Amino acid sequence: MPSPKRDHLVDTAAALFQRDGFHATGIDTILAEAGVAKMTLYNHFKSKDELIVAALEVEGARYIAWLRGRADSLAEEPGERLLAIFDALEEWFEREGFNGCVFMKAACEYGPVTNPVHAAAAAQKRAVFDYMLENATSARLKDPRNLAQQLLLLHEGAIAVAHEFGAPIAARQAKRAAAVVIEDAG
Amino acid sequence: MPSPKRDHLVDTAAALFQRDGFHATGIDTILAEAGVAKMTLYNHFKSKDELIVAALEVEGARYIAWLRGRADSLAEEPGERLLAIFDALEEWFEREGFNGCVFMKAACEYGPVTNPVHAAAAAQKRAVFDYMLENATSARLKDPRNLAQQLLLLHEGAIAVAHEFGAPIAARQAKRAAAVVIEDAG
DNA sequence: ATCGAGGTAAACAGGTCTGTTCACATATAT
DNA sequence: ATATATGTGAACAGACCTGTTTACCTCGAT
Repeated sequence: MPSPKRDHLVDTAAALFQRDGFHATGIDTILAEAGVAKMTLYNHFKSKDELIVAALEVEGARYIAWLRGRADSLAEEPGERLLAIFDALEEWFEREGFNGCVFMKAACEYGPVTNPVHAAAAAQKRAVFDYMLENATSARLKDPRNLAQQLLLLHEGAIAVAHEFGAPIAARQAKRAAAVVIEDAG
Repeated sequence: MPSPKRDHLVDTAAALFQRDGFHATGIDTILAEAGVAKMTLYNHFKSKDELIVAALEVEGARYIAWLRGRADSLAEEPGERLLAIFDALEEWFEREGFNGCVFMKAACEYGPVTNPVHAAAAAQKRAVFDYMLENATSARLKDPRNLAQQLLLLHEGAIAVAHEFGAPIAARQAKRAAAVVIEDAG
């Protein structure tokens, strides 16, 4: 059931999970920040985990829309767009308060691949892969599937390193590696 | 102060953190598993966070020793060793019960780069970088620093993707990308 | 033989956590 | 005007968390 309160709750939760992680963010904190009653939460969701999954889904949609939007506006050709992805990443890393990737955090905190939270995080990464595959195919590059998988590795690696070391420059290094890999598939 | 009890405690903690994460692993669980009294913990460490840092340090030493050992035994030439790193990763990912990287989990759960736990995790990643740089330099490859950074991206990306999707094959994809990037620096 | 270091066991304190209960408010659509 | 759905507020239960206190044990070195 859609509802403005529900949406606001999910948005607030997504922001706090992003900033502080999942186990470290209590329900009461989210409710206070959102200005919503506890029973409203438990009317819309069976548990905190369900709220987490919902938050990951909307945040996932937001991220992929942002990534496509940035890359598509930075470059016209699909081959160029594959590279533009890493320019978009750099913009993200440079933003004040960059604190890592909420989907990576979800996969880390909910380790087992069978866990619904982990699965929701993986689904978002798959959407990134799909966007890469789309462009690799349009660009008529060799073995687009393999290329997209390698670019996904660089995407994840850039996020991890940028966060671990507080080093936004990881995006540019990933872009250089991506250029070499794409060239190889040309 | 070294002590067998202390060592056993740290080892047990490292294993449980690795498996279940940090916030999700309570002190009592660790103590029960290790068969050690709570006061022994608090005699050796001021807090849980200090225990976490100690666990990351010993686990970090263990990981880097294992990685060097595997890569050095799989290949003689430094250039080959850079590639062998990814063969070692594949062995790791294929092990039953592979559940992601405890250092990545630490960086994720303790987001702020200034956090001591985060810093301990980053230090371990730097040791991996150092090993890569060492080999890139010995192999007289172009811009070894840059190359090592790109290989670190692939290392992190492979771990992240392998865990997110339960896909050990990420190691082989990373190896292929690494080959291209190394070739480019040849 | 005695002293001190390291370890043990168990209870305790004080928080925080998720999730529930229940009585009440509001607003919209019929 | 009244029924239905949605939200509120506050208290509560019960579990779990980190860290402390206290009394006791054991064993090796002096």
